[in-house]
Amino acid sequence: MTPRRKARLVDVALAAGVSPATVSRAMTQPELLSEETLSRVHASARKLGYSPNGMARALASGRTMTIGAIVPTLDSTIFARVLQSMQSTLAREGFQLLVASHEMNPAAETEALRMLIARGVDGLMLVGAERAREATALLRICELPVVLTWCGNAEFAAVTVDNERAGALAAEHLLALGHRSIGMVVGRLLFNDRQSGRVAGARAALARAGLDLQDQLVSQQDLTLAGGRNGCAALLDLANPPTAIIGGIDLFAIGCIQEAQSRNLVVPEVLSVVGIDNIDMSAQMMPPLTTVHIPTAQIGQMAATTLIAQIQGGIKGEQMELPIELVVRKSATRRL
Amino acid sequence: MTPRRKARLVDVALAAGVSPATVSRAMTQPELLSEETLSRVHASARKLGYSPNGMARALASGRTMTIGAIVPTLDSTIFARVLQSMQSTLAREGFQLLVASHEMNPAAETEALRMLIARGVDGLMLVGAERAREATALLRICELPVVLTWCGNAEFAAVTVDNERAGALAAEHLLALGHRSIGMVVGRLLFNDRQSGRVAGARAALARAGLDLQDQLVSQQDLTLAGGRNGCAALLDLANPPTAIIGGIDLFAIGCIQEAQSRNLVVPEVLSVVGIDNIDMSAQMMPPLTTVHIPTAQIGQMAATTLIAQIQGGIKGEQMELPIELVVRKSATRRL
DNA sequence: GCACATTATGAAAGCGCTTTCATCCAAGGT
DNA sequence: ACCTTGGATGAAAGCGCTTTCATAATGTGC
Repeated sequence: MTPRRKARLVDVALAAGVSPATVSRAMTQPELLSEETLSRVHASARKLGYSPNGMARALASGRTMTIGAIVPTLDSTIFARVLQSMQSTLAREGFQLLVASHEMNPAAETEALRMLIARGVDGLMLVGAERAREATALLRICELPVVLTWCGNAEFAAVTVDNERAGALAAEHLLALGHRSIGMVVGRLLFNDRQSGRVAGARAALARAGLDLQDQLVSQQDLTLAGGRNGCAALLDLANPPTAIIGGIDLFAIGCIQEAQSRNLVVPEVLSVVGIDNIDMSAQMMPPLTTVHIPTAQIGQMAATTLIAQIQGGIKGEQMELPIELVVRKSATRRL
Repeated sequence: MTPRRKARLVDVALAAGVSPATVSRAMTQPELLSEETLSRVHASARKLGYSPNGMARALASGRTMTIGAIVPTLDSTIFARVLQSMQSTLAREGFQLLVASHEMNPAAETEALRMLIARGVDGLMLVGAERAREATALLRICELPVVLTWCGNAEFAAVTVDNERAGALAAEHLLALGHRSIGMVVGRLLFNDRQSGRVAGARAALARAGLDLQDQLVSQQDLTLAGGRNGCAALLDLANPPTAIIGGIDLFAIGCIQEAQSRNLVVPEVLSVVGIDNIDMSAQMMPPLTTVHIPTAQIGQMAATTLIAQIQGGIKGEQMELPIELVVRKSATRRL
């Protein structure tokens, strides 16, 4: 007689001389049992090497202890960090993170969403408020706790940051330094409300100063370092190149600095650069990057906390906006 | 009469006038049904907005279509990228990625492993071959398809890279340039066989040249950019500072360059630096970083492929070593 | 026209757990 | 002594799907 492939709950029950219900309770609500029974069950469980079957548990209870997160891409410091901090916060409460990425494709996001819901996640974290109509419909129908990040809307809980303000902060800093010709290198604006917001904020700030952010001064690029360099190159090659550039993400700003330096243009004297995000690398650059700090890790942590509260407390998730601030370093200076 | 919270398989069956078994087959093995029945089922399913319950499916079939991955940390270009490429490869076959991170803590890894197994993943991806005895025992017992990455061992399938050789390649390059005093900045060696291997390889290469890699020339740091700077600082502050430094990861090498530059030491003339990984940033540095290319994205892709083959083909996973190569750029030069 | 594949479908037994409801018993309250 | 209360446990009904196994219907070769 082979010792069954895997011990099940009934095996433990049999071994301990109690009913399956009791074993189940021992696992999830030990306070309901007498100490004596409890320890007997634990002993048998240990002896049999019992470990509960998550799927059966999920099916019977309707809870998977799993949170689904859909980010634009994993291959980005920003999202990696936010997931990292979510993950560690969730782990503390026994939740696991199921991640998916959509690579800036709304249809892929919708598909991922559908899969996560079918898999029975207990909650969802999404980036941004903008998405396919169908995806929003799914969110409404599934009635799962949801938290949007970076950008939100009134319908769902959200942990956001004022992207307009971030753009404005960057622009205002440059304006204060006397710059009048300011360019931006940003991600593709389609299906990316974070970047759109930052551009809008910068544009508004310029408008307040009586300036116009012309479209040709806004270069849309892939969210890579090379994108930053390309964008910078494009702006510098203009007939009237800007004297300062705002990177929609720090990575772009860093790319701009590198491109400028490779053209022997001194940053910040000849070209001032400001980023938005404040990633690790930014402080270490030569020159160190002036940027707008976005509390990325905190976004992840709060997103996780909010989700847990919604799941366990049954309370409606709230809107929460995290503060951002300009971090002045050395990559932007007074216009010569 | 409320229209049931959520359509189930039996609802579709009823609506289509067929048995539940038929609906089930329509979802998973359509080739078994007549076209007519199939379309009738599909119609009803669409009308009811039916979407199968993943947990029930998993419980009944024993397959979750989910792969678990445990990485040291998500907050690293390297692992983020490997997960990204795994994720997209897996998605093509309908698998999802469940990620966990252990933050360089063997106990945390074991715990994550336990959870993933309990959750019923269909396969596991782990980093490195070194882990808690208990974790290895779990892997053996669960009999799940497993793939190790970066470093492997004979027991499990693996997609590896020759870390010793990577270290050797970096060291040999510097030796060939005439350097005789070479330092290293590496991650904590405990529970990190990738870094250990790279140090061992470099040490062996130096030994072959009749040189000794003294422990004081190997600075262990946290895997951050700041770690790289600190390590560099520590080495440069030595009584006899090295003329060249190998970064155990590119991030360290970049940190070294930044630290050197902030001390007005010209790289590569005064200090040569070589990295290992070849991350995006490396090519964009000033000077561009000479490094050993590790095919990160490919590791992820192969890991996913191997896992899928094990799961679907039932074949035993194989060992596979991906080629690496030195990429000579401008951060290392002949010793003055 | 008959035995025999072959194909399309259904019936029903689970998968391993949770959870409601019922039961039993000891301890109080009157 | 009798009823009530509440704590500890058990019985049993699912959770929603997959998957054998059986059956009916159709076609095939002789």
